[in-house]
Amino acid sequence: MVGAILTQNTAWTNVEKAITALRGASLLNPRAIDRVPQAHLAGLIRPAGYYNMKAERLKQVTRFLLTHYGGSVRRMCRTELPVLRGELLEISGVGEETADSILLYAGDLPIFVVDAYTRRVLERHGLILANTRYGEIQRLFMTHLPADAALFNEYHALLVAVGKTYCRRTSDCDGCPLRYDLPNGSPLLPRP
DNA sequence: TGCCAGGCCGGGT
DNA sequence: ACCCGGCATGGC
Repeated sequence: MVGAILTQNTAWTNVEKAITALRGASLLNPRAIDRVPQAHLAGLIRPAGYYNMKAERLKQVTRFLLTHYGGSVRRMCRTELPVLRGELLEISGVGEETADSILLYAGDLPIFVVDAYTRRVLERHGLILANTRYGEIQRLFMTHLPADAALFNEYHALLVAVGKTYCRRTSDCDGCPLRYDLPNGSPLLPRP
């Protein structure tokens, strides 16, 4: 859950530094995060960027977990998925991607995470338009795959891996192993 | 040296 | 319902 907050618009390598600092300070549990002064928390997660906002958000998520589920992720994940998703989205600092990341990666619940890489890769292949909504992209995966957390986890990891290598900027398409040309008139192509 | 990274919020149209 | 500025460090 900490990782889901810290990685917001931030490279994971920077998140790792912050998490290492938190672990070193024995702050990777809800009680400790709840107790520690927000300014001190901010200092520790400095490498992850946006450290003041993220310290606030870690406090918010921690407070939610403590007050609603006694600080137990296990207990939290017994709640029905759509209900829990709604609860997470109520937290200030938790949007759709962060909520779904928590559900999938922390909770092992079958929900597909849509991020910038997912969007870019699909867009490059003409499978979605630039303004396609989060929920619509998510449905695209979830209506065509079995609801399996391990599968969603792996699928998303592969999209990120391919995206990092071949789909960062427009010119990075060169050499992409997934590259292909859609036939003229394909319904998958964006309309001119 | 500048540009950008696995978002989200709040205020303005 | 969209659009935008702000938030911030580290790596290439």
